[in-house]
Amino acid sequence: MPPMDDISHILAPLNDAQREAVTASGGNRLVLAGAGSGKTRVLVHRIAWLIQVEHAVPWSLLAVTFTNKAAREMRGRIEEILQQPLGGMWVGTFHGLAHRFLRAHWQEANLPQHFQILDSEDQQRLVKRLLKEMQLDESRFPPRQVTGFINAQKDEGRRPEHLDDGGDFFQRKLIEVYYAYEAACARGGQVDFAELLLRAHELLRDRPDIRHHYQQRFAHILVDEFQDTNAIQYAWLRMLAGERDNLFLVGDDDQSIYGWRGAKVENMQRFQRDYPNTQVVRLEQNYRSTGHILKAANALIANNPSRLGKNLWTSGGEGEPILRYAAFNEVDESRFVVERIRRYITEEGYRRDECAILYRTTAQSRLFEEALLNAQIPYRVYGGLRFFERAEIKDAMAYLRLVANPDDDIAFERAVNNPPRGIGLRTLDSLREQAREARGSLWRAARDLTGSGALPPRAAGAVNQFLGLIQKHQACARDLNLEALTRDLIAAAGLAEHYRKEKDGKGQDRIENLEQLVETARRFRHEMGWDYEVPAIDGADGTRPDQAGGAVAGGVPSGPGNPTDIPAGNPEGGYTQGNNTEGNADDNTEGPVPLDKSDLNAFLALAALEAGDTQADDSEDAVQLMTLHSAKGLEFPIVFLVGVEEGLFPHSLSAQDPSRLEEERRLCYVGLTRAKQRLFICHAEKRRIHGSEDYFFPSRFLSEIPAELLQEIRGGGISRPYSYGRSDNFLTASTMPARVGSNQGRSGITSATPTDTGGFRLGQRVRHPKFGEGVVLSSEGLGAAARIQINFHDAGSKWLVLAYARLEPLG
DNA sequence: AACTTCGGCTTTTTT
DNA sequence: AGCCGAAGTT
Repeated sequence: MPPMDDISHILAPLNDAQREAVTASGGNRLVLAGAGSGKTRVLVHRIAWLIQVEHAVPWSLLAVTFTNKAAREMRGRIEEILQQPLGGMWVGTFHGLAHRFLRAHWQEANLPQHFQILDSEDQQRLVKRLLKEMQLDESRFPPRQVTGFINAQKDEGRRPEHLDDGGDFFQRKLIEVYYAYEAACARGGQVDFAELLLRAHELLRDRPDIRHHYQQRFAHILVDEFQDTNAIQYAWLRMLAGERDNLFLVGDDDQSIYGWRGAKVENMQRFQRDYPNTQVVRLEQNYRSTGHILKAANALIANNPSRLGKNLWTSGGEGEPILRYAAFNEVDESRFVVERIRRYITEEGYRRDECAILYRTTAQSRLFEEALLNAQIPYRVYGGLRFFERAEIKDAMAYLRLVANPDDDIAFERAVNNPPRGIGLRTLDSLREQAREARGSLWRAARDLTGSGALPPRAAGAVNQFLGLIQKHQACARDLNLEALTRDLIAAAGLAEHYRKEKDGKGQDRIENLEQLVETARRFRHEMGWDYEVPAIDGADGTRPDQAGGAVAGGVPSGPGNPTDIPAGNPEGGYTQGNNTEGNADDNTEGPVPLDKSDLNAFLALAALEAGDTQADDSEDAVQLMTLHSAKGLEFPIVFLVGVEEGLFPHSLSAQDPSRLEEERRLCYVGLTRAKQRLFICHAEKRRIHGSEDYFFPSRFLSEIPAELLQEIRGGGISRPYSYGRSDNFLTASTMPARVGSNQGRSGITSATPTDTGGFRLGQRVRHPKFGEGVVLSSEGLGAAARIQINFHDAGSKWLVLAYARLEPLG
C-alpha cells in the first residue's frame, strides 16, 4: 500500500464537493451528481480512496452499474488510478452480479447447476407458445404486453401467488400465464433477466446465513446511476447492506429516463427516508457545457415539479447561443444538419465524431443516414441488433444450448427445423402435445415418440437424425474445446450451407457472422469466465480474495466483418486493457483445451448477459447518430437535437400522462446537456410519419427554454419570419388544380378533388373557441358539405364542418 | 413443406 | 412506409 502522502493523485483533481464525497467516512452517502459534474470520477476516486487510504481490501468492495460498458470502464479507470489489478472486487451490473451470486448458490436458490439465461427474445417466444397452449387470443393478450406484465411483477418482487385478480378476467388470465411461465422455466432450467434479480433477492431474504456472509463481506457498496434502479434492485441493495450504513449511491433524478421499464426515481427520495442518517452531497459544477447550454437545461428542467433540486453552473464562459432551426419538413431538417456538420468538419477542423445527431425515435435516423451518405460523410448509428441478438447467431447458439441442456425447449423449437430438415408443423405439434401430456421437455417427447413408432416414418427419421446430431456433439463435447464444438456444430447442422443458399443479400453477412462466432468461441477461455466456487458460508473467509475477479468476461465481438478488432475497446480511451485477458490468450494458445461443461455454460451466459456491441469499427472517425436514450452518459462538442416537435418529442404516447411527460422532459434535459460547445435544436413543420404527412407544432420544450438563449436560423440563408406559411402547399378552391389519378402526395397535394376550405390554407394555424389552437391538415367537400380537418394542439385531430366551426385564422 | 401475399401496428433499451 | 405474423397458394 502506498504511503499516506501518496494520495494527492486521488484528491488533487477534485473540487470541494467531489472531495467531500470521495473522502466521506462512516454512514450512507447519496451523491446528487448533475450532468457533466464528474460522477464517474467521484466513484472511481472514492474506490481508490477506500483502498489506498482506508486500506479496504478490494475483495470487500462491491460496485454496481447498469451496463457492462459502464462496469468495464469503471474497473479500467480504478485499475489505472491504483496502478494495480482489482482482484477480488465485485464490479458489474445488477444482473451480472446476481447471476454470479446464483451460480455460486445454485443449490440454495433451488436451481439446476447449469441453469440457462433467457434473453428477451427467448422470453417472448416462450410466452407466445404458452399463450397458444392456453388458447388465449394473441390480439387480446399481446405477447409483448403479457411479457411486460410478468417482468413488471418480477421487478416489483411479486410471484404469481402474491397476485390477486380482483375478479377481473384479464388479470386472472395474466396470472395464469405467469404461473405457466414459471413452470415452463423451472422445467427447462431457465431464468430470465428479472428472475436473476428476484431470485438473488429472495435467497438473501430467506437465508440468514448467506445474507450475513455477504453483509459481512461487503464493507462498501457503491452504486452508479442509482436513479435507474427498480424496486427489486433497491431491495437487493438494502438486503446486502443490512445495518452497516455502507451505501454510496450516485445518481441524478433529472436524468431518470427509464421509468417505462420499471426504474423508480422515487428510490432517491425513499433512500433518504429509509436511511435518515444519509448525507447528501450535491455536485452542481459542470465541466462539460457552456453557460448558455446549462442555463437552457436548468430552465427546462425547472418545469418538472417533483425534483430533488439542483442547479448546474460552470466557471467557463457563456459560449455561443443555442441555434434553433425551423425546417420546412424532415428532408429540409436533415439537409440543414448535414450541411452544418460538413461545414464544421471542412471549415472549422472538427472531427466527425465530435458531431452528434440525437433523436427521439430510432426511425428518425434514416433520413440523416441518407443525407450523410449523399454528402459522403462517414457516420455511425448506435443501437439496433447486437451481435448475439442476430438471427443467425441465435440459430447457432440454439444448437450449443441443446448440447448444454437438451431440455431447453426454446432452443429446441428454434433449432429443430432450422435449417429445414423435414420436421414440419404437424410433427412439431405432436411433439408439443406429447411434451404437455408427459409434463416433460420437447427433447424427451421427441425421444418417446420416435421410440414408440407414433410418428409417421418420414418424420420419425428426420427427428431421429436431429436427436442424433445433438447427442453426437454432447458425446464429443468432452474431447473438443469450445471453438471446435461450435464450428463442428454449425457445420453438422448445415447452417452455413443454409445461409449460402439464401437469396436476399444477407446470406454472406450471416456466414461471416457465424465465422465470427467461432472466432469468439476460440478466444473465450475458462479463465475469462467467472469463479463459480461456492463460498463456505460458515467459514470466515469463504471466497478466495485473489480469485473472484473478472466479473466482466472478455471476448464479446464488437460486430461482424472485423475479426481482428480488439473487443469492447473503450472509444473514450484512457483505460488499459485491464482485466481483458484476451490479448494474452490469443498469443499463448496452448493447444486444444478440453471443454469443461462450465466453459460452455459461461459462454452461453455471456451471450445472454452481454450481447455484444452493435457495430464494428469504432475506430473510424464518424458522425455519431443515436437516440436520446443511448446518448446518456456521453458528450459531444457539437450536438444536433432533431425532431423537437410536439407529438414526437414529447412523444404523443407520453404527452398525456404527467409523470411520463416529466420523463420526456428529463430526456430533453439529457439531450441538451450532452453538448459541450454548440447546440442546435431543430424541428420540422411538416413531417411524414407512419407513411402519412402531418403538421407539427414546435415542442413545448422549446418554449421552456428562455428565448434570449436561442437564436433562430433561417432556412437556406433566406431571411423569412418563422411561420407555417413556408408551405408551398396551398389548397384553396381557386388555386387547387383538378387532378385525376392516384399519385398524390408527391407534390404535397393531398386531395385530388376540388374542395372548399373557406379560405383556409393547408398548414395554416387556426383557433377554435372550444378546441384551441391547431393546424389545418386537409379538407373535403364543397359548400355546406365542406369539412376541414384540424390537428389541434391539445384536442388532437378533428374533422369539423366548415359552416359551423367558428375558426379564426392565426399568424 | 415451402413460398407468397395480405393486414395490422408502430417509443425509448439494458440486462 | 416498412416489419412481422398469419392466412392462403403452390
